[in-house]
Amino acid sequence: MASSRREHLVDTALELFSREGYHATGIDRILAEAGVAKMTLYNHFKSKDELILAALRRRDERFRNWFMRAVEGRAKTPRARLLAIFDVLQEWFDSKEFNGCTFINASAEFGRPDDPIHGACAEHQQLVQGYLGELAAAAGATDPEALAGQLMLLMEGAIVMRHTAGRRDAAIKARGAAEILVERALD
Amino acid sequence: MASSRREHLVDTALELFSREGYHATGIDRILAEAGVAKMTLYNHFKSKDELILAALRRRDERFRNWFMRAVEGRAKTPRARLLAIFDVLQEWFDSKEFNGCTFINASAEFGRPDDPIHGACAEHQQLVQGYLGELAAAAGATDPEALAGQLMLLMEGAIVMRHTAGRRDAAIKARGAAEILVERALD
DNA sequence: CCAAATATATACAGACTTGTATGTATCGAA
DNA sequence: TTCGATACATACAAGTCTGTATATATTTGG
Repeated sequence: MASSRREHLVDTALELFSREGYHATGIDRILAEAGVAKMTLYNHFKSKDELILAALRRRDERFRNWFMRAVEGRAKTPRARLLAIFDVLQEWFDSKEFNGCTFINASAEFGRPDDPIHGACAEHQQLVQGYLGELAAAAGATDPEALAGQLMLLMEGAIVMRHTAGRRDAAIKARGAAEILVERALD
Repeated sequence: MASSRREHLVDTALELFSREGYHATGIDRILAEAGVAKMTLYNHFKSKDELILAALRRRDERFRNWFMRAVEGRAKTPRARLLAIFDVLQEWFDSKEFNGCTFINASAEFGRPDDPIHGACAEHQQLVQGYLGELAAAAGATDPEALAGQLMLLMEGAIVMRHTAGRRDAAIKARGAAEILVERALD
């Protein structure tokens, strides 16, 4: 398969970047873990930054896919889905491979707003908030974007409180706040 | 002065770590910027990690001091102070030297929960939330810790939305959500 | 004023970084 | 089965990293 190695390389890189960080993970480590030669990497990507970007794109695609399916599988009405968000988040937090948000972490290491890597992180957040906006609109919110923005604040806040502060119940607490905000927004 | 160089070293390190990141900032860069010899650093700190810890301690002290004073200078009643939090946050976001939260960023690079650096970040969050709890109690909340937890979620969420997603009005939006939560918690 | 503590500059060790160069082997399709 | 693309291993360049060693200079306290 032509691009099978490329895929495997991106997967391995994503895994290591998420666990160990971006600067802390060297190219050689990724290659050893993936069992791929260095020239194969530089044949597919022109630099480490390009590999990071590919890993972030994959993470974005996978995460949003998983997230949307999980939310929609867990609750049927649009309103219930606005709250199910936080049950799904909590499930993520409880999983063994939780290492914080890939994008929050990446934008911490690549802090300049004009860095393409930082831009990819902003784009991801935009897409997630867009999804929340769709849910809010389906639930009949008068100002779907405003509600989505509020829920987004709670989501990101929960991720930080789980990862940085180690609060295991961060998403449950966020759900409590979301219930109040959703109730207020839907009347 | 005995510890004047140490202080200057920590200040310079904090500045560079905040702007450029922790792994991305080399010891030599800090020394050059501070105008200090390498042996002076290793006389005061036994490793780079120790210097990072010292920088985080200084940042925690300075930030909480500034934050509490700013909140209390901006509003007089406990209830108003619970909302003034977000005005102060917005002021921070608008400042030129905003590079995200030092502690969120550090815990992104030092992701293992048992890492002392990660621990220092968790401690900082705990102290900030403690302050919010005091404000909530003074405002007469029936469950001050619960309200503090909710406001903390909005605070951290706002920081992420400002830094990672580039939302310049993140704190203003968070204030809107906080108004609803505070109103609900104080009756 | 002298002695002890502290800071200095320079050099270095040893490991690590990204990216390139080179020659060999493997694999898929014509 | 032969040709071309792709992947391989190895070596290397040129620079970075943290931390140590050494010898000289400066500052500070008694």
